[in-house]
Amino acid sequence: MTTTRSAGVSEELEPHGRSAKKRRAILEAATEVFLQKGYLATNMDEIAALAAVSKQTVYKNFPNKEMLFVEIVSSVTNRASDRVHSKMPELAEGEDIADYLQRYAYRQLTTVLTPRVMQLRRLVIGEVGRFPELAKALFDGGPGRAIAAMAVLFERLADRGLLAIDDPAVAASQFNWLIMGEPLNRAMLLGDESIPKPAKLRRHAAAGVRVFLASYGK
Amino acid sequence: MTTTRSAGVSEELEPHGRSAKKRRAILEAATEVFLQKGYLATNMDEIAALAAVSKQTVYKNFPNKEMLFVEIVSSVTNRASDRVHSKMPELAEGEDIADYLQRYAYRQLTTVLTPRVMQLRRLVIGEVGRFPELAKALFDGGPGRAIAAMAVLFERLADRGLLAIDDPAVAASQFNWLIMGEPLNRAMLLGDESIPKPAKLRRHAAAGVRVFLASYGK
DNA sequence: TTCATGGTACTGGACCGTCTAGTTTGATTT
DNA sequence: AAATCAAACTAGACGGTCCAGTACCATGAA
Repeated sequence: MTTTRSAGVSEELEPHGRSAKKRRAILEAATEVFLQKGYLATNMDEIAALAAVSKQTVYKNFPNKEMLFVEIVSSVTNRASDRVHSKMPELAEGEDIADYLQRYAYRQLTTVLTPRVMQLRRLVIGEVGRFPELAKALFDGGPGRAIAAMAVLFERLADRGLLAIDDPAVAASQFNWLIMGEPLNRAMLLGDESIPKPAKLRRHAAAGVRVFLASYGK
Repeated sequence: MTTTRSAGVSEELEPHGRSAKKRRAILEAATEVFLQKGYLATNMDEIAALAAVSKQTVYKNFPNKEMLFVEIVSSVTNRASDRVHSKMPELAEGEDIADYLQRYAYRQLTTVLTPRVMQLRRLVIGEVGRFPELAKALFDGGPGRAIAAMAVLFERLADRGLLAIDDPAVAASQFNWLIMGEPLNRAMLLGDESIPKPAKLRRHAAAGVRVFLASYGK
């Protein structure tokens, strides 16, 4: 352990020490550059410069480029995953199931179709060969987690007699890709400018929910 | 023009000359290496070695690494796109529409969920920043073309009274992602070993078609 | 048919310039 | 005294070029 000077609780999560601040600056800079240029095209000098820190300080905090990369990608992945899964919309009292599913779908769309998240996906996919663990982590924390959460939700709704679902996992996966497939693939290949505007996403979500409910509605 | 020795028709498409053979060896080797390691991680010496050709010969045929890469990727993209769209299944006389759509879906799945095609997708996605035209080409020749073809098919089936479709383009996109979304995303992030076996793909296709027809069937 | 000739492609490897991960140094800050 | 800084440095990789010599292949002469 390094000199734990006086551990206020807030300092535990985000310490104010000089070193800690620099460390965070490095992480921030590295995130920026790695996400934008990819692993190989990124060089450590640029990270140091952007963090306004000497190269030496970078290497005092992280053993090498690879470790730094893994750390920032894991961190961004986890943050994004948590953001998607916090404040999941609840079914309001007496709310129409279609409206509810549309809200759910729309929320999913807007939290995933973000330049940051899309860059992360592209980056990780491009590095599947070099860093398969990162891809696995993104899979588990992204679509995997989302679909699993949706499955338990669907099961509850089915129990309440609001949906006619035999296999919640299958239904959740179908719902997910009915909603996310098209815009996700588009944004993946055509870049962040191709992300549809909110109004369009709303219509897209509505169309997907319509199909879903034709099969699983009551 | 160089000495056109005697132009048999077959030679026009795949010349036997010494240079031409070497050129093809280079293309083959480059395809192999680029698809496996990505653009930056590939070095020209390795390509030359794998093609059993001197580096000089590589540079006699292609002006630089970038051009070679673009040629490779374009070529693989086009070949894959054509393979997917050749021999599209036709609706047999009196065949059940569900059976037909399942055949269609299964065919789509098995032609796309191939190590080669998946590597190509990963590669292109990872290089969206550096080579956006390649990504656009993959988009147009891949999902874009597939969905467009499906849309005209659905429109025909609707005209024959076999489907109840208002917007064929929307229906085609929904069908496509209902079928392809899950396994495509899985294979993308978890690698080629995660590609499901034919039996599983068949069941997956059937489940997707069921949902689709609940909404668009008659 | 056989042999010489010449043009062209190819080889292998040296080479140049540049880039980059990571280290070292010696001064400066706090 | 500990951390940080700027800058130089090491060691190696890589894109691309160059060059001296070799293999291939057409044509024309013998």
